Parts: sequence; C-alpha cells; structure tokens
Amino acid sequence: MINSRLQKKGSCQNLNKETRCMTCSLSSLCLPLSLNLEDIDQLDSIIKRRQPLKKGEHLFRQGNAFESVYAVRSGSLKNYIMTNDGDEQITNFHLPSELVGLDGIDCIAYPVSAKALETTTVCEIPYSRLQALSNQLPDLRRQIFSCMSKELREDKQMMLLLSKKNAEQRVATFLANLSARFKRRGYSPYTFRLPMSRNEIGNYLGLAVETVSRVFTRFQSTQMIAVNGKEVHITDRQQLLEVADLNDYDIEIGNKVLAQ
Amino acid sequence: MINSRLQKKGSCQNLNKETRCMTCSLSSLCLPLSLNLEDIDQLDSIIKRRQPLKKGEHLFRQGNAFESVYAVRSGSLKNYIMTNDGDEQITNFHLPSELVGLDGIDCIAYPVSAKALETTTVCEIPYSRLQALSNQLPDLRRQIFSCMSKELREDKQMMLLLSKKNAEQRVATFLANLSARFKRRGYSPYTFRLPMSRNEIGNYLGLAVETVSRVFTRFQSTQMIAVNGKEVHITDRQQLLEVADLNDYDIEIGNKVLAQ
DNA sequence: AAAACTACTTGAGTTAAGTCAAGTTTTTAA
DNA sequence: TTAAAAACTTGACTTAACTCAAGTAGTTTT
Repeated sequence: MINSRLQKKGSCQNLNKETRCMTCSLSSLCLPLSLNLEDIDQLDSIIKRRQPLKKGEHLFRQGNAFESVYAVRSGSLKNYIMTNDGDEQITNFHLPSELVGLDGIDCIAYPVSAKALETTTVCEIPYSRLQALSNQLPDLRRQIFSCMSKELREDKQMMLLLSKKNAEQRVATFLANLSARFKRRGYSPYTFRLPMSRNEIGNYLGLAVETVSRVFTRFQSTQMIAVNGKEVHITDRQQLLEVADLNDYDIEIGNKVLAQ
Repeated sequence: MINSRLQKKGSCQNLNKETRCMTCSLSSLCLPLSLNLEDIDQLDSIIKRRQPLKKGEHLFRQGNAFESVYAVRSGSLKNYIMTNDGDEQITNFHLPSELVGLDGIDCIAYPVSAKALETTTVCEIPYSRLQALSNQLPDLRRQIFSCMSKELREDKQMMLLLSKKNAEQRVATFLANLSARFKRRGYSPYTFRLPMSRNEIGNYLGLAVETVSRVFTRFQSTQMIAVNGKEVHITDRQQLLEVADLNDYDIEIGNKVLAQ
C-alpha cells in the first residue's frame, strides 16, 4: 500500500500535460537546492518523460552507451555490477526522487546496470543537454556536485558496514536507512513495504539469504520490528538504531554536513 | 626506494620557484583532461603549496570545515571514518597525483579524515576559488566531474570486494590495483614499497591483520609474489590477476570507460 | 648500543555466518 | 482456479576467518 501511495504521488502528472518539474511533488527532493523559477523552467525543457518500466526491465545495462542520468518518479530500481564469474553485486537501491546513473558521468558506457524492482517511472535527463545547461546555471552545477558527493559519502558508509558490521547490525542499518528515506519523502518511517526480495537484501548487505531471514526472525522475537512478507513495521526505533550502531546524526548522513 | 623515487619526482619543484602545474611531472595524471596552457595557468594561480606533512600528521580531520581539495605530490595518505564505538575504517589510500577530499564537496565539514602514511606533500586547491574558476573553464569542470565519478566507480568495486571476495581474492585485488597505480605513475608495476602497514591493509580490506599476514605467506609459497617487509615483488602477474578474479580490463576500471 | 615499543608472523582453538537440505508460503502463469 | 515456480523460512552441519596467545623482527627513543 505504501507502494500504491508512491505511485499515486509520482504519477500525478501524465505524459501529455503537467509533466513539469515546477509542479512535481518530488522536485524539492530531487533538486534540493532551490533553483529559481526560470532555472527550473529551463531544466524542465530538457527532461524527457518515458513510458513506465515493468518489473524486471532494465533502465540501462552495464556497458550501454552513457547518455542520460535519471530521476526516479515512482517505483524503485536496483543498481548492480557483474563479477567475472557471473554473479551480481547490488550497489544501490533507488527510491523516488533519487538520481540514477551519476557514476557513469564522463564515461562512454554505464559502469553498472539499473533494473526496475517494480513498475517504475523515471525522468530522463540527457547528459549532453544537462552539461550544456549547467554551463549557464551555476546552481544546477552545484546541485550535481552535491548529489555526487552525497553518493560518495554513502558509499564510504557502505564500506564501513561491509567491513566492520555483523549481520544484525547490517540489517538494522539497512532498515533504519530505508525508514529515513521514506520519511523524507513524506511517508511513514515506521511502516513501509520493501520493494526488494530477501535475496536482494542479502546480496546488497553481503549476507546469505538465510542469514537475512534469520535476522528478521530474531528482530521480530525481540519486538523490535514486525514483518509480514514485504511489509515492515518498526516497533522500537530506538533499539533499531542502537543495534545498527547509528544515531540520528548518522541516519541523516547524506545531509548532516550539507552546506546551507 | 620506490618511495625516494616518488619523492624525487614529486618534489622537483620547491616552494620558491617552478612550483607550477605546467612544469609539474604529475600534471598529466592529476589533470588527465588536457587543459590548454592559459587554463593551466589560471588553475596554477589558485593552488597553494604547503609544507610537507610528517608521517602520522593529519591533512584534515572528519568534522573540520571543508575548505579545499588536495592533490598528492609525493608520499601517500589514508582516508578513514570513525564508527560510533571509536574504531576506524579506512576508505581509501592516496598516491601521488590523486585527488583527496572530493567527498566533502558541497559539505560544511569533511566527512572523513586524511592522515599521512609517510612524509607527504600536497597541492592545496581552495574549493571556493576552484568553483569560481570552474565557472569560467568548462574543461576544468568536466575534469572534476570525471574525478568524482571515477571515485564512485572505484567505490562500487570496493563494495563488490567486501561483499563477495574471500581473503585471498581481496589481497590479490589490492596488490594488483596498487601495481596498476604505480605503473601509471611511471614506476615498476612489479616491484614497489607498500606505504601502509599490514594492519591498515587489513582494516581497508575488511580482514584481520593475521589473515593478511597468512595470505602474504601463502602467496609467497606459491611463488606468486616475494615479500620482504614492505617491499613487494610480483613474480607471477597473470596468476595474481587470476586469484583476484580480475582481468586487464578491470585493472583499468577507473579508465576503461572514460570518454575520449 | 641497549631498551622499549610497535609491527609482523605463526599456531591453536572458536565462532559467526555460510552451505545444504527440506518444508512452507507467496507469486505468477496457465 | 489450479498448477508451477519462485521466494522465504528453519534446522543441521561445515568452514573461512576471527580471536587469543606467544614469539620474532624491525623501529624508535634514550
């Protein structure tokens, strides 16, 4: 149901009319630096709206020619890379308002693949036009730098998780992080639907599926969370943060040291 | 001895004269996109040269006001973040010509600390001035985007390593990666000196010191490498790449898909 | 040059998380 | 609506890497 709410919000504008950044309910998130109205109008003019992706469809594949970055409007995506021996490593999940494809900037080809976890709509921002536009708009330029540096900071936190945290800390961190991201988007930080499978959670967190499943079970037995399939309810947020070895400060890691 | 060569190369210009990007032997690496001569001159004018850092000194600490990014001229640095319970996670090592501090862009404070592993000299690039200059120089702007996106790609590879690779694959990947970086700088890819301790290698790779030590021993017993303290000689590069589950393509990951 | 410290190595025993297997639930397709 | 497939859970067993401990080598300091 969270999911349907996301969709509703994201798809408030169809392809024919009102597909405008200025009236988009997500614009304050995907462009947190306030661009002035004229700037937004200009950005708007280069954005292409695309038909929704069905679950399992690729937005782009590792090796495809890099042409655009994307903002998620509704639904969700995963990024993953392939190892030589063919198994995948998920490097990120993307929720509405988040930018996808920044790690391909200045590349000939996308270094990762992006696949829809559910029905997903995106705004396509052709990079050549974004670059040209950012030549004129210093605020827009700063905005892109800001997004990339935020992703760098998140990556470092992910390395910390993969290098130092145990299974319970990893899963708790993951849930706390998702919770914070839903909250920012105006949804309940306590009750939400996981758009990804247990397998994908394990893959992302460097754990076996069975371990993820066991940790979920343990977390339920201590009344910290309640899980029903993909529906998650956080019963004891404080305990979750303690297990994750996080504080409110860390949860907002992406923003904690942001300028302005 | 590798080290002394690096220093010699990096310190070819002292603080009084010839401290110029244009004549710096590293400029083709730290600014791979060819700026034209006037642009280099302008960049040059904003760069501050600093007194060398001694081993163990901080270039900046997590939480310090973000003011500059740095290019390593000689020596080496590590980046690390602190967990709540006080132990460190190394997120990167930096060799000459590499940029330090990009993940702080658009932040009030540095999100990580940077500490010298040995006597180290850096070029300081005040960010406010870099930003102002990049308003005028599209090539410089592209260059910064390029560096950040390269770091993003490297981070994803690091996640893959931490999530999927076993101890031997991690150490082999680490050595192969260092080897490639030395090679790019004009040094032997086969014989080099590790600027970091076994402890730091373990910390970075998500392994206990003892495990790193044991893997080094095993690699020596199969004649793949020869180690004497911090001196490393790669005897069988092909085998090293095989163990690392890498190919020549991956080794150049940072560059493999670069435009132009 | 010796002392004190830190870094590194090696062995022995432990353990957290992985693998394998089997059963259950949910989702998808017919 | 049912059948088939995929996703999830739980238990039993295994193992790669960790921890602890003790010794060796290398660096600083005095």
